[in-house]
Amino acid sequence: MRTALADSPTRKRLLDAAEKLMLSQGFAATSVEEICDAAKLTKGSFFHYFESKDELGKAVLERYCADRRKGQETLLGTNPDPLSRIYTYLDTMAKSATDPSMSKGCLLGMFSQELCELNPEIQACCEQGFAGWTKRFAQELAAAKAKHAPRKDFRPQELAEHLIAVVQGSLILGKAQKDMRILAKGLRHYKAYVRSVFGK
Amino acid sequence: MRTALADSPTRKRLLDAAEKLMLSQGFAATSVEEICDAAKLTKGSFFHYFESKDELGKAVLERYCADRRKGQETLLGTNPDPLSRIYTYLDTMAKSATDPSMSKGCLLGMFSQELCELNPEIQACCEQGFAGWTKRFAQELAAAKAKHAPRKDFRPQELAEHLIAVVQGSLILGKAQKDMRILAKGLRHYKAYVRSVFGK
DNA sequence: AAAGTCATACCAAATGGTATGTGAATGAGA
DNA sequence: TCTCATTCACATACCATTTGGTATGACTTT
Repeated sequence: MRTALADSPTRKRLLDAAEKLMLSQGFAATSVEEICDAAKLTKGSFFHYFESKDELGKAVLERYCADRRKGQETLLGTNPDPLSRIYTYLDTMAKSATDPSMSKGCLLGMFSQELCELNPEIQACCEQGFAGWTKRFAQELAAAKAKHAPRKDFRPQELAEHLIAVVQGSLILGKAQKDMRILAKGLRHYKAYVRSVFGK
Repeated sequence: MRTALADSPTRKRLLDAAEKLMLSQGFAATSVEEICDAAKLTKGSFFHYFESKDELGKAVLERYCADRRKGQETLLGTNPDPLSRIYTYLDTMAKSATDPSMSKGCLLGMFSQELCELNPEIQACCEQGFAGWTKRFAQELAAAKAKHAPRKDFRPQELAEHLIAVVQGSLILGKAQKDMRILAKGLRHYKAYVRSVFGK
C-alpha cells in the first residue's frame, strides 16, 4: 500500500518542502501546515502520504543521506590517484560552499542536534548517515596512505571523521555569522592538515 | 523592576532546568511546562521571572556564553608561554570531553542551528558568543605567533575559528554516535595541525 | 508594639491559539 | 463503477500566556 505512494511526485513535493524548511528552522519548529503551504497541498494530503510528522522526518533524512552519498561519488571525481581525488574533493566542496545547495546547512547535523536524544530511530539514521560518509572518505584516505607513504602515521577512519566535524562545525559557525565562506576556510585548513600528514 | 529578579535562586533554578533540557532537545522541543516540572515550579512562577519563552531563551544563552568565557580563562591556565597555554588548553578540553559538563553538547551550537534564521536577536547573540570565544583564542595564537616564528604563516583569527568548528562539529558527531570521545580525537587532530604550523 | 498597607514570590486554573491528526465528501482516471 | 488522490471541516491535544488569586515579610502608621 505504502510502496505505491513511495515515488509519487506529490510525495516528492512534500519531501522537498519539508527538507528546505527543516534545513533552516529544524524539525520541531517546522509545522506540517507550513510544509503543506509550501508544497501547495492540504494537510489531508500530507497524512495520505505520511502517517505522522515523525515518519516524514525519517523519510526526509533518509532521502537526504542517499542524495548526499550520490553527490559524494560525483564530487570525488575520477582521478586515478587517490590523494589527488581527496584534494579535488576538498577543493570542489570548498568552491560550492557559498552556493545554495550547501549554504543552508546540513540536515544530518540539524537532526543530530535536535532529535538524537529524543528519537532513537532518527539517532540510528544519523549515525548511519555519518558512518556512510566517513567510511567512503576513509577508504580514499586509506588508498592514499597505501600509495604515498605519508610523513606521519594516521588512522583513515579518524581523519575522515575529522573532516565531517570540520564541515558540520563550519556550517554552524556560518549560520551564526550569516556567512558560509567559513566553510571554505575550514576545508582549506583541513586540506593543509592532510597535506602536513602526507608531506605533499 | 526586572533587575531585582535577575539573581534570584528561583530564577537560577529555571535557567538551570531550561539549559539542561534545551542542551539535549533544543529550544523548540522544550516546553515551558517541562522546564517548570524539572525546576519543581509552576508556570505562574515561570512568567513571573520571564515575560516569554523567547526571553528565557535569550537569558539562558547569555548566561551560557558568560559561563563559557569564564571557563575559558581558567582553561587557558597561567603558563607564561602562549604556545604552551594553547597546548594545555586543548589537552584539558580533550580530557574533559566525556565528563557531563561538556558531553551534552554546546548550547551555542544548538541555538545557532535552530534559531539563527528564525530569531535575529538570538542570531546576534550566537554570533557574538562565538566571536568572543574565537577572539580570545586568536589572541593566544597571535601571541604564540609573535614569540615563536611559525614554520608556516597563518591568520590567528581564522585558526581560532577553525578550532570552534572542530569542537562544534565533533559535538554533533558525538551526539549522533552517542559517544563524546570523538571530541577528544578532534582536539588531538587540531593540536597536531597547530603543531604542524608552528613546527613544534 | 500592634494594626494596617504593600510589594513580592509563588501557585492553580482558565484562555486562546496553534499543532497534529481524522474522516467524510469530492473528483478524476481506469 | 472502483480506486485512489485530494480537499475540507473538524476533533483533540498541547502549549504559551493570562488571570486572579494566597502567603510572606518588610515597612508604615498609630
